[in-house]
Amino acid sequence: MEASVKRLNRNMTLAAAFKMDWRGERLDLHEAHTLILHAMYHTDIFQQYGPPYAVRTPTYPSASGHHEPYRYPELEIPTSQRYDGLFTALDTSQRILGAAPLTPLSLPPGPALGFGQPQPPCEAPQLPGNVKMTLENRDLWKEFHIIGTEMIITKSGRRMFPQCKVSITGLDPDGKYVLLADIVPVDNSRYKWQEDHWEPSGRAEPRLPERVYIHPDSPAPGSHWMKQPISFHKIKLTNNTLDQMGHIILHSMHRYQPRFHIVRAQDVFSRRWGGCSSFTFPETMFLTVTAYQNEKITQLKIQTNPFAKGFPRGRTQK
DNA sequence: TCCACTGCCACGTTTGAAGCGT
DNA sequence: AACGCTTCAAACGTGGCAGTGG
Repeated sequence: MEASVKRLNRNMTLAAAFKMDWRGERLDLHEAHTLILHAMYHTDIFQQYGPPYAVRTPTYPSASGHHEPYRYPELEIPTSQRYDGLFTALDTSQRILGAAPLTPLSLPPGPALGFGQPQPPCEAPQLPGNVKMTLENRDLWKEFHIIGTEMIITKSGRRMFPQCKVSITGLDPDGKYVLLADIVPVDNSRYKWQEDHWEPSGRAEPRLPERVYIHPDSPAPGSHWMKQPISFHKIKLTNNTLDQMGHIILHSMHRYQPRFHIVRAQDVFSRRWGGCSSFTFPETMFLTVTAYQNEKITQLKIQTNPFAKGFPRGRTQK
């Protein structure tokens, strides 16, 4: 992969990528997406080709709407009731609600994780402040969040539930946009389940290569993105560090936060980015597991996920 | 011994092709 | 021929559970 990225020319267009015979293998759309995103997020590999792509962790002015860590007053419950015992060891600075934007830059530095490396400011201008993103199935996410969302990760890849589903307003109906999602670690701790709550248990595993999910409709005009909610339900999570399927690779027993990015561009390979905005929703934070630890989460998943209807309540009792 | 992880299983949902009628 | 509806089987997405291995 790295060798391929090095060969990636900055002037490549989507059409060129399809035509290009890469080491004897014709790229399909997914492979091309993976490659370009790899390039965008690994500017160190890519610097020999000049200034990096504009899309990477942008700066987040607090008042511009460029990045919005949404705050929901109704979620501001007393600390003693928060998360029903989840993450009790966290200090107040780690609170989810109203927390600083969840970017690698805002995370604690740690050589093993590759945090704290200086990143040049985003070259692309911000999207207008009236570009807004809302979480569609927010109530469901909140239900899970209050208990402490767990996401199963498997070798072959597991879908997220609840799904990531968002609505967007304020885009230029005729402008073309690319929608991206990625998942970043929240902190540098590993966690373990202690009877009825999660607590930190040592340092996090070394950070894995960040993969980005590009919504398959990308690129599409603003009118397309705004006419109906956008679902990222096809995102799959895996703990297989050698995954070849393009799934998002995560460590088990770690906390993560999904992020969503809107980039104005003619295509995913375009050099000209007309602006970008990133959004996070605190209630979508989750903890990765290979088997559910909190029985309340298991029951809520069975209760709310249509695909889990084959598991009546009695069958899941431990 | 503990516990994170894996592979298989049974079950329900989703999807799409095939068949049929209008 | 085109369209819409129904049926049905295959594919897919689930959590449970027993076994494995560090």
